[in-house]
Amino acid sequence: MSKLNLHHIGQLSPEMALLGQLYGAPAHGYDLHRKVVVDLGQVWHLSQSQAYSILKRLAFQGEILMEEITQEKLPPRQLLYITPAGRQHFLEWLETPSGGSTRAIRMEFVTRLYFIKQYFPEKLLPLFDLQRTETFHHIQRLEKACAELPAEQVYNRMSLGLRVEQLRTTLAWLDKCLESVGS
Amino acid sequence: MSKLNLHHIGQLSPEMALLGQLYGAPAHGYDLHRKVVVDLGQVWHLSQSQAYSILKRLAFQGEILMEEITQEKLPPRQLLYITPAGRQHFLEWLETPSGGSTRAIRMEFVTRLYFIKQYFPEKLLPLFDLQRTETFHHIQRLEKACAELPAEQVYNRMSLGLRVEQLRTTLAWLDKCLESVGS
DNA sequence: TCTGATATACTCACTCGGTAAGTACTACTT
DNA sequence: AAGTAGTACTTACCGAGTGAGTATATCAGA
Repeated sequence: MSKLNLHHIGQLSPEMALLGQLYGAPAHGYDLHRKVVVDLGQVWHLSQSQAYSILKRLAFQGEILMEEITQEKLPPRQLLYITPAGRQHFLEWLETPSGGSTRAIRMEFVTRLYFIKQYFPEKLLPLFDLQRTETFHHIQRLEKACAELPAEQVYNRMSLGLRVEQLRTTLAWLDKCLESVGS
Repeated sequence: MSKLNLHHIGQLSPEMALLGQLYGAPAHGYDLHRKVVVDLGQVWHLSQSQAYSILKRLAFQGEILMEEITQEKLPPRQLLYITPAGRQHFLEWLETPSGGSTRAIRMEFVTRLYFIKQYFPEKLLPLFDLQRTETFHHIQRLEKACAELPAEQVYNRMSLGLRVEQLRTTLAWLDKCLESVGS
């Protein structure tokens, strides 16, 4: 049985969308959430409490630092900084291929694109190249799986068939993106 | 903000894939899981324990009945029957449109198709018609959302753009499916 | 005949993401 | 003076999914 199970989808998380914002400048959890909602709201659907819980995890993993700013009579606010470990993690993630599934591309790839355009515009072309070959290979893998399917498995074949078509569409879409983001 | 959040994806559950098998004949949990893995393994990735937990929920909701067959010296086995309530729920679900997202189509729609072909082959055409109009409307909704997006939201536009393309691909795929399943 | 792999059938403990709702204070408005 | 919107963060809870465990049957090969 393939390792691609429903749970894997959940691993697509807006974690890096938050961490990446801190790569630019320190901020409050509140601001990070706002920024992600505005800039990438159609990419990640991120509730406020979810954002805070992710940030807490990042802090626990040592990727961000929470500086507690106590104010008299006001509840303490937290200013968040990215740590060197966080920086490294973010940069590594930026270089990581976004995997084959359409969802991953719509979410992870677009997010990478968003940050690379901001921080490392010279790396735009390599990013697209990588994604193109990745996607292409994934198409081939799925086609192989489809070919190996016993003839009677009509519905499994349909499902795989759709995924292949989707990926082809994605390839074409990638080219359009490159244009619209300007090489 | 749209109600389509990550959690919603989880609501796509192989529940009906299991219940629908019982519509045909009573069986053991074990058999149901086997059948789903073989026939729809590329559609749902269903672990055994997950299957049992879904079945337990269905029993709790009164949609299936568990008849405990105690055997001397052997651990009790459970034969599962669908109840009238379960029958009704399944039939209602069969008529429900599969929603707009590509995932939903690949999973829910294909599953409906699988059962309708088995139990009500005369309803194949209406099923496809419904899905086509559903998908079409969803495309229009997304295009509207895209048009209303402020000009500067490049990445949100990309994301929506891809979803639209995917849905167009899906429309074409639907026609191919109808052919391959035989009208 | 003993052994060990494989299939059948089911259970349990745990993790983790996600949500809804609440808290508490500020700042603008009417 | 009161209402409402914005800022910033916390908490309790739910349910899906995983992985590992239990117990028995069966059958092939040494």
